[in-house]
Amino acid sequence: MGIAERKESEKKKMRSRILHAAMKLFLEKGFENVTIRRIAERIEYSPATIYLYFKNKDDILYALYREGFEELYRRQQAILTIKDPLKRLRKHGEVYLSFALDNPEYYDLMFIMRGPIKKIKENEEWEMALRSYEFLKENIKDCVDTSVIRKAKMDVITFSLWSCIHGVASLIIRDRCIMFSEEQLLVIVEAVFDFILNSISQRKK
Amino acid sequence: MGIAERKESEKKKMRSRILHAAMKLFLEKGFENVTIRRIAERIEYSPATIYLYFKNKDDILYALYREGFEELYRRQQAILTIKDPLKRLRKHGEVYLSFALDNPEYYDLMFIMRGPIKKIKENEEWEMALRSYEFLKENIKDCVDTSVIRKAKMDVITFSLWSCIHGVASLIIRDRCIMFSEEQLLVIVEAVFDFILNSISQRKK
Amino acid sequence: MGIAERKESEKKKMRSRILHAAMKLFLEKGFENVTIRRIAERIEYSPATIYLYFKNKDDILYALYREGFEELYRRQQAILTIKDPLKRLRKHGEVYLSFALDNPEYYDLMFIMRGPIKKIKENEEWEMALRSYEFLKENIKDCVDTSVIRKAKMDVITFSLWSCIHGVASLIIRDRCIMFSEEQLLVIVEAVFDFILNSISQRKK
Amino acid sequence: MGIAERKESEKKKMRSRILHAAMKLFLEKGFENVTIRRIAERIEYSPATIYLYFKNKDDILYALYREGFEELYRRQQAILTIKDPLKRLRKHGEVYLSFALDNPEYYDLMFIMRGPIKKIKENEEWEMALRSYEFLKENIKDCVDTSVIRKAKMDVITFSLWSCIHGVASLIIRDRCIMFSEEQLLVIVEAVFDFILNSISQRKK
DNA sequence: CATGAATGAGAGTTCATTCAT
DNA sequence: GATGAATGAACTCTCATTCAT
Repeated sequence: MGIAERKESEKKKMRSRILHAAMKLFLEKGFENVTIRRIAERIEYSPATIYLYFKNKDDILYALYREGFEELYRRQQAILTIKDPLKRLRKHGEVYLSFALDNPEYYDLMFIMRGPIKKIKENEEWEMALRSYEFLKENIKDCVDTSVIRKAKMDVITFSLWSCIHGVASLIIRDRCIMFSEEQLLVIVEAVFDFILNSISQRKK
Repeated sequence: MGIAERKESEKKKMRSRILHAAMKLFLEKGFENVTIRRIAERIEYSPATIYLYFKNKDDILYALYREGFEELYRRQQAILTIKDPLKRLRKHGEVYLSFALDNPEYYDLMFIMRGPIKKIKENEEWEMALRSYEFLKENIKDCVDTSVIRKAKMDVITFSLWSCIHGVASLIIRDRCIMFSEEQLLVIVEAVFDFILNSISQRKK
Repeated sequence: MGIAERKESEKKKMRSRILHAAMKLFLEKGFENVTIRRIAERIEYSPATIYLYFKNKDDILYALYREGFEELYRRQQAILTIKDPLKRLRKHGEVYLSFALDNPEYYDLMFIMRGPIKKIKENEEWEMALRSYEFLKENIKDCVDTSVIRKAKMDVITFSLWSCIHGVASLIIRDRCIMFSEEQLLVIVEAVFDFILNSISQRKK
Repeated sequence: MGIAERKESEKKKMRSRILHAAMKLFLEKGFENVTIRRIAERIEYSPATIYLYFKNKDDILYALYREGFEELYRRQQAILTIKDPLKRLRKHGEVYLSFALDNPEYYDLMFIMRGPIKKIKENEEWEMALRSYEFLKENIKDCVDTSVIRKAKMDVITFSLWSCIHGVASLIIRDRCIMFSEEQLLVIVEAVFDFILNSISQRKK
């Protein structure tokens, strides 16, 4: 029993080592640099070994994709402690962006990269992405219900805010914010939050 | 001189033929299917010939990148005929999004893809991107100056709006709007425009 | 001793399970899809276990090869009940061809495939093939002795008839009878038997 | 013009060098030893070069397959000078067997190997095999028409004789004639010809 | 007895790029 | 100016086999 357990855990550890190596490669040079050979090199195993833990390359990407959404959702949950809907919404945005900037490779895989999406679409594995989207919508609903933000169709507001913050995240991750220095960027991002939330908010004014 | 000129112009023609072929491949088969050989096949020259007109593959991508920004800027100019700053801003957004959706491959190259950016950063070739950014900022400035939209630092508003619309464009282009059908999407995008502009607008309601 | 015996018999059982699985794979997916891993999967053991019972893959093929000859010989024996030598010879041919077409993979291994033969030649393990050949020769000898078929050197007649029927079998098994439909083929094969036996027969017509 | 011609001929030479190397590999170790890499090694070029002359590995096999049938047909034609139908038939057999034994790799590819047949079947490229078969049938028809051999349906006689000689060829090529030494074999094969032809012949007697 | 883990070797194929002509 | 010929380096993936446990 103890043995079986240890074996199990070692298997998991190895899988996660592979995933970790794959992620680092992503980070360093982007998608096309993630090759089975290079992953193998990184973890100092042979390429064939990888196939003991993953069916193929897509399988690795897909595992990372899932991991990413798990982590995002975990972080999203953290906001539930906040009672005030608008504050909660703001925190939601902060949490989302932190996730993106803390894990740019994951975010890239989840919301930017082309490759993996095809497979996922074929398998119709959308629940994870939808779960996060619905969670955001729920939060926004609370804001609308309590009249703290401007009224509009739920999906319109949700998609607006998601687009806005995804825009920020993806412009940063894909290095398109060349008009700002890194320090400036942080300040501006903060200010963007304020600007958008103030704009849609209806409180006092 | 007549000879030199003709040579020059022929060189240009050939370069543009290559770029055209490359872009068509992009559109038809996506990034990873744009290979030097395939471009050569399209224009009915040998692969080696390509190298007489472009240093390497990145060079081709970079030229397309520039072309993309030329076209975007050209489209942006079209809004100058509109006098009302807010209407002009709205049109600006529409023009930007149309460009993205009409030319998803260009847009991808310009604002999403990783590959080309490296070279561009090395060469510090930012003017084209900046020009478009500044043009947007100018438009927004008119709105702020005439008090039609909420006040804030120029870069904050500019980056906010750019992020928002880039978010919409890139989520669509990279196929992440799985929660909506294609028809729904069009309606929602329109509504997003309204929602955002109404939110930041200060005109008497 | 009882223990030793049981061990022995269990060893045999396992070997035969492996062989059985290997043969089924042969049948289902053809030679190149018989892999150690797949055999192991079938019997629900690990690949490494196979090597406790067989030295290597060739060893498995060789065992199947032997099994094939056992079965062929068993079938050949069945004709001994027939008294009339010519009828017996005809039955012999039918039995041989039935074996080939009922067990194309065995037949392939025994008389067509290249792989296993090398090992067998090295080990000079010919008795099984020879036994069947001699059995046929004996049958033919009866025909010659009783003057029911044309005289010639025993090995000449034997090799002639063997070649002829092996030709039929191997052309069918390796899919070279494209000039006939499957139904036609059955009829023609029957007619070939008649034609050849009538030709070599000397019985008053 | 001279240049274009030379280029053309050099291209052909290279193709034939590749085919030749492939054939030798076949001969030495059988089908599974023919790999692109090994062919490349043999001709002292890089693997990638092979792909300049052949689309893929199947293409090489298919070219060899065609070459084989061309050569066989060429040899078959040589018998047309013989007037006497029975002598011509005998020569036909000799020519067929010589082809098989002079070019065992070709023969193997054409009439024994499994791999290439699939592709050929898909493309329904049977004409070449049929042409040779029909040629034999024509020869046999002459024998039947002139009553020099026993009557039977044309396809039955043709398939009988083809099977018989293919049996001989394939048993030799695939090394199943272990009961005879090499010298014995030659004598016996000759005698098999006599035996079969005498059997089906109706002349005098 | 059984196996999980590992691997070296190798498969077919594609690519951007170079260079002599 | 144009190219045919060539290649090194890389890709994903599979296989038979070994060995410590």
